[in-house]
Amino acid sequence: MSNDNRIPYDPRQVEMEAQKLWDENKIFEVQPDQNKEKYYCLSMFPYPSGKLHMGHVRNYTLSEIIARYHKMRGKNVLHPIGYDAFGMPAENAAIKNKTAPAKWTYANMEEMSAQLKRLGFAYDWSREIKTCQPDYYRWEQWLFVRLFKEGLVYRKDAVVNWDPVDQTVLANEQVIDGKGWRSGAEVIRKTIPQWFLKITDYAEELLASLDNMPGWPDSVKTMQRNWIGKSKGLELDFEVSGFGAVSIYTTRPDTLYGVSYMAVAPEHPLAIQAALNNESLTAFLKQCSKEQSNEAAMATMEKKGMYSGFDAVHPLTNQKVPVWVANFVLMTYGTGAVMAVPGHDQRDYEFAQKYDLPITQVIDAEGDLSQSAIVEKGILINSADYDGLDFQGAFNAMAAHFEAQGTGRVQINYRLRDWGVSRQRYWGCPIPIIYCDDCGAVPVPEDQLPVVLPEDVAFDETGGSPIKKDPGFYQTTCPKCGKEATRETDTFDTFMESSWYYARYTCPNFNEGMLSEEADYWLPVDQYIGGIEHAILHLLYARFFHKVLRDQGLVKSDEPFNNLLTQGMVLKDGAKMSKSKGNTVDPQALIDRYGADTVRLFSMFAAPPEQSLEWSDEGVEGASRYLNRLWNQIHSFVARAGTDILVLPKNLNKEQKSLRLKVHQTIEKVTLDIGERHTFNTAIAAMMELTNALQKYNDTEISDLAVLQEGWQSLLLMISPFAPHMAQSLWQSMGHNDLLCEKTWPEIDKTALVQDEIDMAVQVNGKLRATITVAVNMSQNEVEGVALADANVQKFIDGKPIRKVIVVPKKIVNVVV
RNA sequence: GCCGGGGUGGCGGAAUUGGUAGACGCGCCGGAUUCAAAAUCCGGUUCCCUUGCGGGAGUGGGAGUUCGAUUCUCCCCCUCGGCACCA
Repeated sequence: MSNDNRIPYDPRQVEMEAQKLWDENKIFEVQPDQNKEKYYCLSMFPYPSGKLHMGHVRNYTLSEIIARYHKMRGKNVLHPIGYDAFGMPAENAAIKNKTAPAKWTYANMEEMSAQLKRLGFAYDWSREIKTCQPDYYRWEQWLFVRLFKEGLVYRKDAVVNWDPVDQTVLANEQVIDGKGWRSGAEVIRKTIPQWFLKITDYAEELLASLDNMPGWPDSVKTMQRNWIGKSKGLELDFEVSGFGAVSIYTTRPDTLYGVSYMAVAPEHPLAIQAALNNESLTAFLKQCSKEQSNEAAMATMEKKGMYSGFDAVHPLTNQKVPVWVANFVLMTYGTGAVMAVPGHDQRDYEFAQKYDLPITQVIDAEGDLSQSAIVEKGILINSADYDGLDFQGAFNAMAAHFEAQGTGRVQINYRLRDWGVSRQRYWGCPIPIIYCDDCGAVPVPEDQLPVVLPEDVAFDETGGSPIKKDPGFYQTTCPKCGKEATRETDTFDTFMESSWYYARYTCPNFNEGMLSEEADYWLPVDQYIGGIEHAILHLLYARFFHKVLRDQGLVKSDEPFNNLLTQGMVLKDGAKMSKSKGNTVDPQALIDRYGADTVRLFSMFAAPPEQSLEWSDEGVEGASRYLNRLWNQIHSFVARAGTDILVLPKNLNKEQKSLRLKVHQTIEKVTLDIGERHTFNTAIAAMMELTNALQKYNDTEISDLAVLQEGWQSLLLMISPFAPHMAQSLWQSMGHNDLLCEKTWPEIDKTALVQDEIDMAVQVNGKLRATITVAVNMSQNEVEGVALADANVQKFIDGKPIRKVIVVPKKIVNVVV
């Protein structure tokens, strides 16, 4: 193997040439083709935060490999890209740099597109979407108006974080330890009217469909099921003297005799009425309003409460039950009021102990009430007529009793809440509503859409939305009566844009409607890839939108994403890489130094896609070294073998057979790893092993070269999704003039996989003592004989009686003595 | 707190259906090549004992099922993601 006259590997040159070839041939631009099987491969589109970070590179390389692989399998592959361009960081940058959010966003998109192109990703750029453009978001407004008319949209009061100094609404992320991140002022809960989408109307279908989605990871489906949180319980009215009936919701009516108090949320009407003549309760409610309202804070904060002064009547015993106001009761779940059973609910138990409320046992189950609540279900005790019933029996009997009385009913509840889509921010899609003193909230008529967001704006220090202070934007006339009216100045949650972009990619330039007929050719997405952090919100909203689009007659399928691959986070110093944490790794420096192919290869080799990846710069070197070696090996092979196509000899010798076995075993493994398992790290490892085998092979005659040529060519085909530029260049060096990415995936030759002999492990009492080589067709008895004949095996049997011999064909023999 | 992941050599990871733990790569050690270096090539590399042959231990911790457990069950610890206005 001569290494003289080596052609040096120059990634920059090789990559430029390959990209030029692809561009000239427009090979990644696709149109519907009824004669080909379609394949829609999609990565979650990026927020244009500045430059690409390693999480992006990982995500896009994943979809890239899957897209190129399926193209080589003969499918019509759609692989689009775009930007989730609205969002808060643009406003922060605007305040910091005194530029308009639009300008900053467009500059970022330009920079990131250049980086994506430099990485050689096989996108159909003609379908690029930027969600901040009116020709995209107008259809979102259009859909909202449609849903408004159908009653799927409503307005109600909801809580926001209010910064009393900056006089502005803060995102949860902008509240740090209960204080505004800019002003440092103590943030308070404030209630303002906001728009909601009735996702709860679809709760049942969103839940039920999960049973029919085999292409999604179980973990994500479980998270979504738990998030939707369907439960069956009883809604019961407790009569409160001086107030009226208060409804509670419980999934454990069997514990009703154990109720020793009730608890209502601080925002509950009873709490508000009770506070009218009660100074300390007023102070308590005020204190509660300063507590963070997010669920994690609610769950971990100190449980506090105060007696409201009201008492309810127990619906079965007619005894007085005190009503407490408690900071841990959620106004947004159930009825905002709960019955408390300290004997059988741990949170109620701790609260009762703290405030010295009675704890009684009404369920007979394992546990010690002096230590903790007994939460297991069991037989009812101390429950009068209901004693002796089990959970289901008690549930049914109680339900029948209260339904007959008209004071209770069986109720299916969901933890899922309707989707609040109003944001009091500037850089988002304007909500197409006009407020008229006479006509109320009126949707903007279709022919007046889009409501365009003015882009030339300036921010002041407080971060308040410029359009809220811009009469040119909000002053308008009522579409119904023509009177002076005011435009809605809130914008949509950016999850709105990301809930349907996958569908718009199928017809991004369609001007006559939201989606064209092309949508049903491409949809649903065959493979969706993105961060696990989106397991619930984005993926649930997108599923909801798809069902809404279906019910609007815009798509025919029920679900948007057939297969989901959730990639793990790219971590740096143990935490999610994000601009706000300042722990990002800039892939550009790596591309400049090693080339795109190395960066792509390494990002796939470092870890399996679903696992989080702790980034380290070491190891990139290894990927680069591997590609260099491949480059040198193939050039050296061509120097020896030429570029003519060599014909495999009919009769292979032992070494040739063994090499072909390796080649076809690798094709089998890589095909499985890419196509089925999505374990690209092991696919690369297998290709490296094959490279080692081909490199070590000592060729002495022309037939050797034929076997090697088959091996190298197969390897180039298999590595081309990972390192497409180098693969293209080497493909040409091997004598081909065509585009490698349009070739078909290598075929497995089953005859090459046939083996005569295999290695088996021999254990004595479960410990490895020998390995033996046996003929494939040897019987179990013969294998046992060979195993027992081994000297080291005999040494450990040591004359002891053999109790049992287990032979697992082609794997292992275990001798038990 | 609740829901869902993860924990394997010095490091990233492999072991696909309960069957040889550590593939592949990084790093490190030794050698070849070189005036020298880089690059490249060859060999070694879980830990402990042993010149070697070989032996013992070992997959976060503890228990269990099994001829056999990284893999299954139970308990615990650590860690990451999500928790509805970050995207």
